[in-house]
Amino acid sequence: MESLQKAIAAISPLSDEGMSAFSQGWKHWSTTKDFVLLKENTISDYIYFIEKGVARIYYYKNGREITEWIALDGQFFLSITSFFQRTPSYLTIQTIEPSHVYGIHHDDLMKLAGEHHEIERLLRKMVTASLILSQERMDSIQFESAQQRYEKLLKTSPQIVQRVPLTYIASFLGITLETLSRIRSQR
Amino acid sequence: MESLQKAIAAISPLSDEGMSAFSQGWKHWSTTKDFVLLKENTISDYIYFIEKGVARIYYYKNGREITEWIALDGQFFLSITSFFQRTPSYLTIQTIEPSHVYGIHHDDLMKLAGEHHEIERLLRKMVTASLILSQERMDSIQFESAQQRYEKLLKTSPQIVQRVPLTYIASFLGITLETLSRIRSQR
DNA sequence: CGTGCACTTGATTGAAGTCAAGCGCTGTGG
DNA sequence: CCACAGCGCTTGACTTCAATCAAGTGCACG
Repeated sequence: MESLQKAIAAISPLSDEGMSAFSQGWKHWSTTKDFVLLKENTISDYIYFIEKGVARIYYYKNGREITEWIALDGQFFLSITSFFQRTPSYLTIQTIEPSHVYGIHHDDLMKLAGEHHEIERLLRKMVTASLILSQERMDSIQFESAQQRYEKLLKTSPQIVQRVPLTYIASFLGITLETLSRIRSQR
Repeated sequence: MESLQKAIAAISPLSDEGMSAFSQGWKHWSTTKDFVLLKENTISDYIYFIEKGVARIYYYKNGREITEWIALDGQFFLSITSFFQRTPSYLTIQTIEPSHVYGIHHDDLMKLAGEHHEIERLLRKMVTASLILSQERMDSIQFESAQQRYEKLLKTSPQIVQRVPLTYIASFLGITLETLSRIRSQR
């Protein structure tokens, strides 16, 4: 809970009152390896925060599993489209290590955002940060080589490379397992 | 002004009071062809709305011009990173037709968002919509062929194809002019 | 009327995907 | 306790899509 509050405060500081109201909205799960938080084809009701552990978000495209996101200790994650548009998600979310996860329900969050201007602002800042990240990632996919993307990952999130199987990392980088393997071997 | 108000209301309805406060924040420009709204290396102070005309957002990458976005009548556009992070923009924004453009200054918008909860909510919804779009675009760049991307553009924004030079369209689609030309010829 | 811009066409290259086979570890059942 | 099934990863041969480089065409307008 404390790490969650810290992560929130880092995005947009809340008053004591706002923080306490907000904190009460979150549920907690202790998950096993390969525990499914969100099943494909269901509406994603939660924004999650991973206190400790690893989660991955993936979907199927042409019969293949695509890992869209990997979240480690201290990160927020969700199925953006499903959560905000309230449509069934094509994504699955699972923890790939035993993990501690918090989640806030869509309706609770929207209620809080409606009642507290500062929570609305927090939410806006969270979405803005996501948007900036999304733009950077698009740029990376469009203009960087597989090699460069892997090296950037090594630099920015070495933990992912240590804790996550290569298959997942490859599709997270937008390349095949074979290509990743070749990149790793040549040096 | 009316089209701007309509576009705003479509995202998130505002009270009369909120709408009137908000409306006052916007400036108006009548631009010529190739008029520069935002210069590279300056901080982007405005969110723009194009009432009539065409704007394009571009930057240089390895000595080449990359068109990142094309906005037509009735759309909002901005340099996301620069506007929200208050850092110099690597982007240039220009109207490529004589256009009518509205813009709201960052500081005015933030002030309004701080004073009016409903404007904060509107802003959050705008950013959310952008985020969803950004995700869709990333998916398209990663998994669709040049052919498919062009056909999708033809279907979703036939106006762009009619009003914008192919050079810009090509880099907007993430392909070269030559590839686009070949796609168009074979059929 | 010719200079340049917008676009086309051709030849070649290259990065990464696909398909296929193989290796080595681990854990489970006979 | 060994054997082998399967997972996670590597390696090889081949293909493909689109990029690059290089000319060329046609039209617009100054």
